[in-house]
Amino acid sequence: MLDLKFVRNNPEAVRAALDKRGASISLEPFLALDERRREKLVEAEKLKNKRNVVSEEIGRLKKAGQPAEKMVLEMREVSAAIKDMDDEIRNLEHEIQQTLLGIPNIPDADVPTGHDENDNVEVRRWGEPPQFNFEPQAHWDIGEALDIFDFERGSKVTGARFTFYKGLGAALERAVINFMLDTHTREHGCVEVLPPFMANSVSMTGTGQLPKFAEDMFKVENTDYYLIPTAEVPVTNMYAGEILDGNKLPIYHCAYSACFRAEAGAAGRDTRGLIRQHQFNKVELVKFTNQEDSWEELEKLTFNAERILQLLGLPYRVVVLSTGDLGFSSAKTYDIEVWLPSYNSYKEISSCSNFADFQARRANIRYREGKGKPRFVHTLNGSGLAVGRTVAAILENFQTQAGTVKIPVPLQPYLGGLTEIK
RNA sequence: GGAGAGAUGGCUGAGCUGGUCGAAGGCGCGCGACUGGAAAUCGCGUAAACGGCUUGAAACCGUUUCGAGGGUUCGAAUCCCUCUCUCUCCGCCA
Repeated sequence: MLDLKFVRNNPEAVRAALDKRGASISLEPFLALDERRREKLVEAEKLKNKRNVVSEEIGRLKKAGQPAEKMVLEMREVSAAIKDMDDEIRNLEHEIQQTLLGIPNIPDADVPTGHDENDNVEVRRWGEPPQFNFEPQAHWDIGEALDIFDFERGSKVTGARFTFYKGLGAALERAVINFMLDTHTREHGCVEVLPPFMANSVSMTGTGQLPKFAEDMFKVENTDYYLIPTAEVPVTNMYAGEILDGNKLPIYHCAYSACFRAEAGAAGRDTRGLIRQHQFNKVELVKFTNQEDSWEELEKLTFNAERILQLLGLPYRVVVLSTGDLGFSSAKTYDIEVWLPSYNSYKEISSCSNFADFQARRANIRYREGKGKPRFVHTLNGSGLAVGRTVAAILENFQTQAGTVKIPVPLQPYLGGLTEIK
């Protein structure tokens, strides 16, 4: 959420930012509402002041045993008028709030302007895509041949985009999760969190999934709970409403969770394999920083995620998202894309974003330095990494002509020393 | 699921026979005094949001906030209703 005062005082800057994103939201009605609200507020506050002063006087008179009936009658009317005004103000505030919640974050100045993902800009590459002297298989074919995935039974038991991992497939997924968590806790100073896999609507609003993106989530019937689309939601909202000690920043968390996404609008895309599931595993990195350090921390966060791919020996590239591809809440995002032979291209495996104070304002997460006033923290997060896609990348990049898969050395201890799935 | 207790400022904890209560006391924190320095002690000060004024900020003025929402009243931390959460006991359960 943007700062109301900022929007009020810099409507041109906000409009320009929204234009860059290709999000056409008219600010006129919003500004008019804001104007009206402040007028009403001044009016109501004057009346309240009168009520307070006179009520005090009534108390004094009654104590002294003097009549105050006339004042009481007058105040009765004043109170009724206040009530009406408060109702009106409340309605205006609700409208303003709803509008504000629907406005996306302002992209950072060095985010490239563009329409969509085709305008994203590559910033670096690591590793070389493998050269095969045979026809490489897609991970769904490798996995089924090795009997480590069962897509059909997943569909039978639940539906499309649900999968059973089986045998060494399940063990590999578990090994990758543990390897990622251990790397982030031991090498990157993250405190591990295992969060709830459901979160309420307030939390979903805090991180920006609601109110605009309800259709992307699964809601639990007869409750206010949603299945989390990412651990970002519970972990960021951990500190909602709190004032953190500035000395404790930055806070680094990593968290494993299952993630649930309705994938509305993705029908027909990535229908095979592990790439796009309604339920998938992810290790998430979440940071809380002060307002000065968040840009540097975004770079570090991205390196933390890349580190996993480097240790596993998976080739990847990093792109900075253009304004047209940038997520709603983000000020700047790097996508890390891993090489997938079956796609013959790089495929997103991590998305690292600085939200600046956008989420913090929604979730009311602040910090205080010394005796200073509370300020909103900056929040960042990134996948570190999507586990299913990592497993897919391992299968495809490290497959052999015989249909087996070599296990990257750092994962072997997590699989009891296993070097190859055959 | 049944019965009960509770939710107050950064923390703890009074107030809860309605009217100088934004709220005592303590702790913590900040500044100062004392000291060679420190501890202890003493003094002073310590919430936030919104709005007005202002080029901006500060100061100042006003409003709101004692879990959330609603009600009674001229006036609510205090009375009533609903909800949420926490704790205790019982039952059930991985």
